[in-house]
Amino acid sequence: MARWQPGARERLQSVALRLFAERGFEQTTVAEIAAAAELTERTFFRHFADKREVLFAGQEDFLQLFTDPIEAAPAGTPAYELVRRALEAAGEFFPLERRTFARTRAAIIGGEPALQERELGKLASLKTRLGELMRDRGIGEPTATLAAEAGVTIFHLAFQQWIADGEERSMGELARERLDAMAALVSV
Amino acid sequence: MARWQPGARERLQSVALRLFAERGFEQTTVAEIAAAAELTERTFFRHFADKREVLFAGQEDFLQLFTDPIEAAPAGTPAYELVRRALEAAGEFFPLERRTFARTRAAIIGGEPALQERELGKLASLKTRLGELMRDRGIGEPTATLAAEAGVTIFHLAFQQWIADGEERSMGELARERLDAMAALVSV
DNA sequence: GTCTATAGTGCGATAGAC
DNA sequence: GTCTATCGCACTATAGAC
Repeated sequence: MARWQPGARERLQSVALRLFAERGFEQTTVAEIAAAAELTERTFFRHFADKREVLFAGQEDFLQLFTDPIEAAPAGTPAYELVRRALEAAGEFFPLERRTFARTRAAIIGGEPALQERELGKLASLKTRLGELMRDRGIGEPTATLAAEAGVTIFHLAFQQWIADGEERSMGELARERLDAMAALVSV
Repeated sequence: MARWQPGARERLQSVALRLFAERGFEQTTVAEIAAAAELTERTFFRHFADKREVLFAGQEDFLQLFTDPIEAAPAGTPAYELVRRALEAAGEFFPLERRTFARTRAAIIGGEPALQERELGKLASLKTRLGELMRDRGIGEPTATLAAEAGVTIFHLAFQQWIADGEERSMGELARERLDAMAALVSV
């Protein structure tokens, strides 16, 4: 018999989400999360660099969502078209079933400035990675960085609307709407 | 004779900047900053909500830099033109003399993920405020939010280039370059 | 102004899997 | 034997409560 149960990381994450939703992020201690997952505080910090990270870890596939369609595009594809393709692909990764979970998680994050900061930090690394990818494809500066910033921003705004109260449209539809609004904004 | 020296807040800020530059942010304790400013730890936290905030407090005039030109614009001015005017005004607030200070501060922030997160948070509140201002002027969604996001992003990218090693162009010039790049990006 | 809870770190011990 | 996941304990600094 194993000395410890497998899936410690996932257990910590789901327990943390539940406790944060019930009592709030600040009102939940790491010790409580660890105890509820039948682990110790020390083990929590082995898996997550800090308390906030338990809500954000494990989103590596999320990154690929953007990079895959960009890498698959033919050489010479203009920056804006790369952004459009990445958003199109990202839109398909947010089916309606995920919306309830996403709303729970967003409610926790939205109520805590420290968690909002972390979310912005994650989006910033995504922007950095996409900018590098653009430059690797021969797109110059400042266009590469700007395209990456614009793409992630449009995704984020679409996502926030997607989880807004009463919103029923799909992620893809909302992303397209914001992409069009961006084009309209600068074409005065 | 005064029981305490005036300018406690400013003293804490300049002492903190110096110590952070010398030893690094994490390697400097709040107790050390307070002692060097001849104050107590408690006084530090009376002025700043947390350790990071000492590097960011006192930027209220920075907000007005963007809002003033937008409020001064005639009714019916399109969103993109409002952004252009705000950037134009912001450009004038960064004279060459500030560049050395800005570089020191940026070096501290750039070496510490926690400080980068706080900076992104500050920029996010600026985006929120500008979005409200746009909506107050009758600009609808998602254009208002998008314009605010684009404007602050362009400002931030221009600022980062302004403090880059060897860069000698003015803030206004760099902002215009990025604004043009944004227009070029979507006009495919 | 003082006290204390909690986050987060460093290092070592332990117990299995291989 | 090596490697890895967990635990135990001592410790510091932040930040908030009193």
